[in-house]
Amino acid sequence: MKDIKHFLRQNSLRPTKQRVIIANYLFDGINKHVTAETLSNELLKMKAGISLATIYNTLHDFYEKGLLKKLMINSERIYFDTNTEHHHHFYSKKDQKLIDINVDMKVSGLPKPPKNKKINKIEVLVHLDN
Amino acid sequence: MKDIKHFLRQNSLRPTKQRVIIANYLFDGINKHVTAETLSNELLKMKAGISLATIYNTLHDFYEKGLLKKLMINSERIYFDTNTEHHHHFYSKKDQKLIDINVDMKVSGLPKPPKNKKINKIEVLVHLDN
DNA sequence: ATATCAGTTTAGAATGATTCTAATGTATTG
DNA sequence: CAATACATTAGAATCATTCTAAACTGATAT
Ligand SMILES: [Mn+2]
Ligand SMILES: [Mn+2]
Ligand SMILES: [Zn+2]
Ligand SMILES: [Zn+2]
Repeated sequence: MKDIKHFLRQNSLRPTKQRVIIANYLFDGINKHVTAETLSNELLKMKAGISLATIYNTLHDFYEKGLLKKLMINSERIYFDTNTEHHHHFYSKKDQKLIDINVDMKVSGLPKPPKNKKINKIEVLVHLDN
Repeated sequence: MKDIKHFLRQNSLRPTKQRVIIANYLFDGINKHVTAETLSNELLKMKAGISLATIYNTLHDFYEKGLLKKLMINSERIYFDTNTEHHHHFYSKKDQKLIDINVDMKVSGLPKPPKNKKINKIEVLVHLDN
C-alpha cells in the first residue's frame, strides 16, 4: 500500500496516526488473521503504543468499511481477516492458527434451506489435528 | 431414553437428581442445540431450579463422556449438540438457531493440508440470510 | 440401616475478552 | 489560527464462563 492516508480517506476514515500504523501493518500485501491481542502484540514489537480500546475501535471501523472480514471460529476470541474475498480455512486449534484456502472448493449434496430462508454463504472449516 | 440412571452409570456419571433431569431433557430422542442459557431457561420452565454452575458442569461432563458435541460457531456463546454424529449445519444468525444437515455432503477441490498436519474433520456451515 | 468418603452442587467471586464512558487530544475546514 | 467533529484512551462495566470452597448426596462397606 503506497498511500495509506489516501486509502483511509477513500474509505471515509480519518488517517489518524494510529489508524495509519495499523493499516500499514494489516494491508502490507500479506494476508493476515489477527485478534485484538495478536495485533496488540505486533504493535508493541514495533514500539507503537496503541491502546487496546483503539485497537478494538480500529478493527471494528475497518470491518464496517469492508476492509476486514470477521471470523467466528473460536468462542474465546474474534479473528479479523485481511482477505475479504470469499474463501475457506484450515484451522489448527493447537496452534490457534488459520490458513487460507483460496482454491475453488465445491460442496455437493447440499439440501434445500428451510422455508423462507435463503443461503447467504457457505463456509468450510477444515480442522487440523496437529 | 427409558433408564436414564442406567445410561448415566454406563457413562461413568453418577445419576444425581440434576443430571437425571438434564439428561432426560437433552436425550429425549429429539436432537437439540443448546447453550447454557437456553438450557437454563428450559429447566426453569419445568420448574427445575438447577444452578448455572451445575448446568455448565453438566454440559462439560456430558461433553467429556462424548454425549455431546461442542460447536464453536458464534464468538459470544458455546453451543452443545446432542447429535454426536459427524454432520453439518444451517445457521441463522438472526434467529441464533442451528439446523442439522444430516445428508451426505461432499467437499471437492480441497488442497493438501500444510506439512506435518493431518485433517481431523471438515465442517460446513451454511449461513442463512433471514 | 449407618457411617464414610468420593464425587457433586452451589453461591458467589474471579477471569478474560470485549464494550462503554467520559475526558482529553487531533484532523479538517474555513 | 479558531471551531468543531471525530478519535484516542484509561479505566470501569459487561457478560459468558470458570473457579473456589463449603455444604450436600450417591455409592459402598460395615
Ligand atoms: Mn482478541
Ligand atoms: Mn451459553
Ligand atoms: Zn482467511
Ligand atoms: Zn447439530
